[in-house]
Amino acid sequence: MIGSPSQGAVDKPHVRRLKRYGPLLDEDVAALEARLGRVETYPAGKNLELTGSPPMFLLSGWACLAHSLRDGRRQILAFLLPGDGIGFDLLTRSQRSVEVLALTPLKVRRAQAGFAAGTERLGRVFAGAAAAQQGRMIDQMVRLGRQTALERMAHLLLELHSRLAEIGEVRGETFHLPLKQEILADALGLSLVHVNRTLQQMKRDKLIDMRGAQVTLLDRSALEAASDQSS
Amino acid sequence: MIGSPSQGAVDKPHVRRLKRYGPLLDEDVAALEARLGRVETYPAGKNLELTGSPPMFLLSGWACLAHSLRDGRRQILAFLLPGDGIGFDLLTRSQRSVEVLALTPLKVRRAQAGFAAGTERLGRVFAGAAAAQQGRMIDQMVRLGRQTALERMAHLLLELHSRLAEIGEVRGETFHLPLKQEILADALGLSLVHVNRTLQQMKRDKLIDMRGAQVTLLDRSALEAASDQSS
DNA sequence: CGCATGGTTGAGAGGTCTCAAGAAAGGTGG
DNA sequence: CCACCTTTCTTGAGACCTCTCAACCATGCG
Repeated sequence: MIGSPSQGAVDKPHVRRLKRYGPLLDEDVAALEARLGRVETYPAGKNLELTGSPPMFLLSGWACLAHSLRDGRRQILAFLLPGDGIGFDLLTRSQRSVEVLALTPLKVRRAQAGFAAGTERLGRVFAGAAAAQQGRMIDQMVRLGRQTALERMAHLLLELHSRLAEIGEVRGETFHLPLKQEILADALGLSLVHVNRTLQQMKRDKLIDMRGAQVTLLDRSALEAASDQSS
Repeated sequence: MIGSPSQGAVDKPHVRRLKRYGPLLDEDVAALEARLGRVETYPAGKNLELTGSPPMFLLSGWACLAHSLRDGRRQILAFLLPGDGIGFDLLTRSQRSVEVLALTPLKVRRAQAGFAAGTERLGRVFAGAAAAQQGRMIDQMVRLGRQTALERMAHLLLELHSRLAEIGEVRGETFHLPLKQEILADALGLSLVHVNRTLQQMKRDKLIDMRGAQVTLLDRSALEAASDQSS
């Protein structure tokens, strides 16, 4: 439908995502592509190495950043979706013991060692992407610190829907959520059991529908009211 | 004692803090100073404007970044201590409704409009400071999502002691904590009442001592064991 | 002295957790 | 195509951590 002669019918997910944060000309896209290596794949459950390795773009699949405590408790800090950069900003390459975990099979493209943005427009767009990532971390802190289980879940589902919509991975209010309840629990600071009960309740209350990994937001206004956040 | 001929006996707090993240020559310090305006002061409780205004250094006093929900719940995202930059990184100037709140009377120095790091060494040091800030945000997420009240408090007190030690504001294990329990509550995702009880218990257990706003870490190894975080 | 602010304490409610057991779903080999 | 095993989800019951409400105490200040 929307003709985009130079890049084929649809941009690749990382390009599509980056364009949310500012205009990119074909030359910018070309400069970026030239700096990226070939596609690598990882299986679900794989722990990606970040320290010392160049940054990369996530082409397909879901990953997360997580920090584990000695006794096994784990906190997921952020979800990484197709199109997201990994290791470009300070967050994802901080020296701390932050793991990058593949939640589904992944396709990534590593950048060259010594990667730099290249063009000025690319730099601005990268900064925008990093700022967006930071904003999501703020949302996460508010969820964890000041919201109830139902509010946290509602807010996270809305965030994921919105991010997936940016890369064309929603159908209306429906999207694929490839996360075990254990993962949701570690992201939301809840127990697995309580995540389950919270989802049950949201289904009973007709806020959402879940068939397998397909989630549908049935009552967006109620979800938004629940998730508050005033942002 | 330690002679530092070019800058007087002791560096200003922001210089001292920045030097934690890499070497700075006198010319770097001079370049930085040249870009900073004169000292401004704000009273405790004042809500500082960030949007659209240039970044600044906090010379003295404590501030915090916070996000409020519509119903009045508030989450404090980070504490800002003397020597910290405000608005240099993406975090502190994100477009979101993040407030900067003076917790004590403040002295700050604004940077010029269009501020840039200036020298390469300064740029590296600024990046290091931003990374440190991000690391603290990760700690905060882990606290909020996966730690108990006592663990959160222990971890925060250790963080504050360590940061204050960097700028010479500790005497051994003792430091000045100018925070109301209400503020601690909003930082730790707890109720004011529970913060009080948690502090009482830590005093009973001889983990800490508090006389007024003076806090002493009595049992560092127990505090570290409690705060876990394995980082 | 009286008020305002911040800290302390008690009691009961409620949200979330842990433990435990089953049910459902998905993959694999025969 | 089925039996079986593993993984994931679901549900119940009781414990526990933290919350809310409410009162009271301590301190500082005009």
